[in-house]
Amino acid sequence: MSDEQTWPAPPASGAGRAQRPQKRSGRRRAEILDAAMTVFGERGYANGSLQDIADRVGMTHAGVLHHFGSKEQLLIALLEYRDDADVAELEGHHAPRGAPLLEHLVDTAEENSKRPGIVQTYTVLLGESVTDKHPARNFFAGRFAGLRDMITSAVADATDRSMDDPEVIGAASAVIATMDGLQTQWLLDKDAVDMRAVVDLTIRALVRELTKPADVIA
Amino acid sequence: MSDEQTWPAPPASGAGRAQRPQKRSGRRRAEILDAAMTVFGERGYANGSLQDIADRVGMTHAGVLHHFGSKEQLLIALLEYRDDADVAELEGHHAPRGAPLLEHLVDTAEENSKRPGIVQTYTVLLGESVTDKHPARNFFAGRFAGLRDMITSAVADATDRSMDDPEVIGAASAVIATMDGLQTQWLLDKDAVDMRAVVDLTIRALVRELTKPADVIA
DNA sequence: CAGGACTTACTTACTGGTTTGCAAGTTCTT
DNA sequence: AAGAACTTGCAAACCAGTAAGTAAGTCCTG
Repeated sequence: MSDEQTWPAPPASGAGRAQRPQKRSGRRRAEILDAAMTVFGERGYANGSLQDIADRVGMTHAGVLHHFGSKEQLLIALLEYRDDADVAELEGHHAPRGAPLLEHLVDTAEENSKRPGIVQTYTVLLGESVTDKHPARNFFAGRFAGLRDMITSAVADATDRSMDDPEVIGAASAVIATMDGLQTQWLLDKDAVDMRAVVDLTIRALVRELTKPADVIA
Repeated sequence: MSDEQTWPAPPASGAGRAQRPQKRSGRRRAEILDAAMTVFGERGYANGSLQDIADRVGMTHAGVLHHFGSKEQLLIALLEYRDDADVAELEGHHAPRGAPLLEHLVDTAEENSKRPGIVQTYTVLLGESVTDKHPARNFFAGRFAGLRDMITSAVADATDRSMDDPEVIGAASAVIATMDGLQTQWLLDKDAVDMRAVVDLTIRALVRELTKPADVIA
């Protein structure tokens, strides 16, 4: 789906003879993307170099540029690539909407604590993305908007409240914030935080808080 | 307090005694640190250069190095500097311990939404800090440990629970995580998040969740 | 099915730029 | 007059991106 666009666009195919990328290309691109994941995770986008990435897949930095055109486009391709991978995995399990999504988020927190590499890359790039004119800014802004929407709907579902209720939207923001913030704390000290337990606790607390009626008695 | 250490250490004068800096020096150092705050906030530590910082205070990058010895030491001085400033401000208001600290955190969230610059610097550096061997790693790890301790105590106080209770510690982690995560979302889209309201909601929800007894009735 | 036409997937080599840090000299302050 | 607070100038590294060349692949035509 998101393939055609991310190719560097064939030089200038006047009367094109052969212009489909070779079979090896897809594999190679994936290798580069994987290497970029690690490098950007370990050193950040600004500080990680094309050389680092190239070394990891055994070619020159110019070779990497051949595939992605520029460092910035490589980053964008990387973000889409991971997003696709996540979505694929998500649909593999089951596509949870509504209240069950909240349980799924708890599971996600647990799974994340088994793959520090990906979590680190995500955290590092997210942090960098709030710098001025960072190429990943729009990606993350859009991602949060979408996530907030999905989770707002789930919270509304679980609490019998309206999706327009500011408290419901707020709870959705809180859930996302908790998960992201926990990842940072966890990366800095893995023994200090039990991500699954804390996400679970927070979601339960928020849902209960928004389902107040029962406590009018006392 | 944290002054002696952060000076570049006398060039190499055998047994370095405390050589007093000129009066102007303290002011200049503060100017440099302020400039570094903005530059690192706008471009990140890895991507922000000494040149950028020097331009801002009207001198050459070598002048900056004269004061701080290296870029890394400048960053460390910056972190201590801001920490001191925060503590000073905090003590100016009042030093809140125990349950009232939780209310104070809500106020802090509100105040932060009036100073995006500082929030951005904090968020960017925090994100970068989880990269391998980043100079700010220890600082943030220590900061979280301390924060977690303070807030754990506050939550224990507010809920009549033990400080050793994993749920109490978890709630403390969650509060910190929420605040940090919200800042990121807010920086990416200031209209999408009301930091004060969401922090307030989350803290109330967590405190109520840990003060369960009343709901056995229903 | 053979071979030219053309493209892809690289490499090597280079450019122009930026970076941190150091050394040595100059001016300011006390 | 001595040391602090700079500047100028420089070195060594790195970095993204471009250019040009080459081998190998793909596709069309006859």
